[in-house]
Amino acid sequence: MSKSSIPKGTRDFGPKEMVKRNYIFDAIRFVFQKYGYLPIETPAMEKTETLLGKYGDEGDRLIFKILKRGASLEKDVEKIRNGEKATYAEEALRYDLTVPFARYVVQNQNDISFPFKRHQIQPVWRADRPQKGRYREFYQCDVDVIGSNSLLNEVELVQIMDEVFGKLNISTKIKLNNRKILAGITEIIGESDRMIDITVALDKFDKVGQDGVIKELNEKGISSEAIAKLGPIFDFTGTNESKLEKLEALIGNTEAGKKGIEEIKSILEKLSTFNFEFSAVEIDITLARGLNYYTGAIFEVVCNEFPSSICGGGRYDDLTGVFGLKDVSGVGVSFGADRIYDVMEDQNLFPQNIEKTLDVLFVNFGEKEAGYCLGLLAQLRANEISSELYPDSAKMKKQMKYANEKGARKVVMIGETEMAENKLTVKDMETGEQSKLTIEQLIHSCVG
RNA sequence: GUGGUUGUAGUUCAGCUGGUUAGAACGCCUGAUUGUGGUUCAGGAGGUCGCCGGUUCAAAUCCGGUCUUCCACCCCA
Repeated sequence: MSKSSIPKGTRDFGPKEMVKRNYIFDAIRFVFQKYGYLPIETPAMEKTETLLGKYGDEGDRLIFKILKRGASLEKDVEKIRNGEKATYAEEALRYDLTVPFARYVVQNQNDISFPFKRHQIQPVWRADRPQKGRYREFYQCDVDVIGSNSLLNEVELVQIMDEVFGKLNISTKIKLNNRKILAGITEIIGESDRMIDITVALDKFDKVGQDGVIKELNEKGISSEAIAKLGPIFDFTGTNESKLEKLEALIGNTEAGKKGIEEIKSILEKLSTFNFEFSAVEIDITLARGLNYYTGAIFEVVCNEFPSSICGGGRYDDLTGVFGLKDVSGVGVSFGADRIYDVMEDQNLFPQNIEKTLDVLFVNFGEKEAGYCLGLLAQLRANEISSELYPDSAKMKKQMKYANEKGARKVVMIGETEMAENKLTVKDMETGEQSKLTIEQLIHSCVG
């Protein structure tokens, strides 16, 4: 057992994992860029005040805070004993990418032309207890557009979600809801000011069922009359169209509800002109999402047999407001790369040969032979063929084994005979077949 | 933050109610094969039993603490 270790909920990634992780990042980044979203990065840490109060009480608790230089827990404890205020950590690790993005937008508003479409792929940290699909350090891949109220943005985000998961071959369900619908629901049951409590409880419907939700609402002090009026909500099956009809009847006469229904309708209408091969887009009126800053559409992507969502997001009308920039609405979603990785690992969705990153390995037979290989190696690399020469003239068996474990597709052997003939002995590691080729033939066989 | 769970060779695990030199499989190394891997055969190396403390003549085994793993709740990518 090694004595050294890494913090709870964090992981090292070896070459085998990184190849797969990069496969995911590449696919996501490719789609983001194709839709015109530009990359940005922000610091791992933000000022604590930037982060606090944006994610609700629970979120605040989960933010990793960094103690001020010179400050210590002991000193804080001492201060509290003396009746003074504790020294707050001035900095904290970012909890997500959306709030830092809002801060970035406000801070750089003069240099940004709106609407601003950005993507951002960086780690975030949460002081959570690890469990399945849950880490304390994990990557989010965000796409957001800020400075546009158009629902075309929502439509585009759904396309992006479908395209990413299509590329990765993950079959998913994209759940769609709208905070305005939730507002409409709380309005008709007469509990408008309890929206967060109600929606958080409602969000658990999938997991705990109707009784569980009612129990939680009771515990939170929602009146029985109000809960009784929620009845129709628990029976919301059928097609998107029929759900919309039911909603119309239920909350169509509230201002917020009406608006929410219109928005969802408009999004679905535009989406209906596209084919969705991998994802089903489905209205789910119990979808709430915990983050407080959402105001319109909300999204969540789930996939079978995985306990938590692998992507989520929504529209926030005034996130920049708290940083001093009013009336700028944004919408975006975040892909959870680590969960996507877990899903793909569970369901065996990574391509077969993903770990075979080396095309050609040259066996090293000695100084003279190795020197002869260098020129050939350069030619392969000039043709974008990944290749290497074994650095030591070790035993053939050791070199072959190295090639095998590294997943090399071909092994090239050049000894005295080959040098004299000006040919290469090429062994195909998959079939075991061996043939004598010229360098041109080898290049051709690798590229083709 | 609450509740539960795990920790023995590089890895996955076995080790009965505490009792001598702690085992297996796979992996690793060496050789059969001095220009051939993935198959076969023969041999070999490798463990302060997570860490600290306690009970005992005696602890991998019992007890306490601590760290870690995994799982559920809360919440979330």
